[in-house]
Amino acid sequence: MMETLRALAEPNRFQIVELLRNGPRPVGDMVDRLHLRQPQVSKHLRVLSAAGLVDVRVDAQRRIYALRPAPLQELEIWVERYRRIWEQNFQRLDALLDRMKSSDPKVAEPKGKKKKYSRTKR
Amino acid sequence: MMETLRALAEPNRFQIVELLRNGPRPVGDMVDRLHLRQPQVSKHLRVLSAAGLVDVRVDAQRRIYALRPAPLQELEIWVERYRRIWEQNFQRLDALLDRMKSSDPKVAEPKGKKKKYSRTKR
DNA sequence: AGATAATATGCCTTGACAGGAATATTCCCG
DNA sequence: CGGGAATATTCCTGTCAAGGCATATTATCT
Repeated sequence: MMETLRALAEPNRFQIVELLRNGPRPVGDMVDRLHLRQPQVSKHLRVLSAAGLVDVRVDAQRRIYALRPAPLQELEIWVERYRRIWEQNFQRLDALLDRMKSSDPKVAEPKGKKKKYSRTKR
Repeated sequence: MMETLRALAEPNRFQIVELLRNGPRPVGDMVDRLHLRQPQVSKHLRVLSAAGLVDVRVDAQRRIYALRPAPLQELEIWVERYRRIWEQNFQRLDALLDRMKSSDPKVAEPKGKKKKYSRTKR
């Protein structure tokens, strides 16, 4: 998961992934389309491969790279866990939790509009 | 999008986001839970804020940080565009595209199992 | 006002990483 | 076998970003 994000966070690598969304491609094809030098593309593909994002198939001197769905599936599953954040707005729950995690013995909010601090050590 | 990925790719920032999934929190709370020094947490929050991933609410001396759904929604939309990759396995389509984008005039596969190169310049 | 809590900022150092260029490797073909 | 195509690897260099530490800032309370 972290490795997936690290790999995708690089703009050129991101572009490579976007390219591969349309199907497998040899290295030279990506070089031409992305205006990158061949060694850099190979290096980026190395990183993507290490992250499990792509797969290689040898075809004569060419290497055909293809997307591997697994990491993207994981990413989707991860981001879906955040859906409730925007589906149910939890502003009420927010204030509740705020009071619950406060170490202040006075749990009920006094009439003063400000709360106490919670941290003790620094 | 790129900025979102860059922000999430850092492990500590990722952890902060994970924490904030349970609701807004002040800085000190994250410092305690994540075993990070306060300045680094503030700096990471600065990056997350610049990426639009978090929002600040001032509460006395404390700053309460909360997740902003928008970037994560975008991320979900992006990753969903990859779903067809694993929903319909396009191995057949693959080979077809391979032949289509080949600059080789002979589109039909000869009996030899290997294709020609496509790149001409380097 | 002074003390202190909570957080932000600035400066410095170090490590990781991307790009450039040259070279190595592997494979096909005549 | 020699040549050339396609790709990988190596070495070098510069840049950027994260951590550490000290300090600044802001707000609160007595």
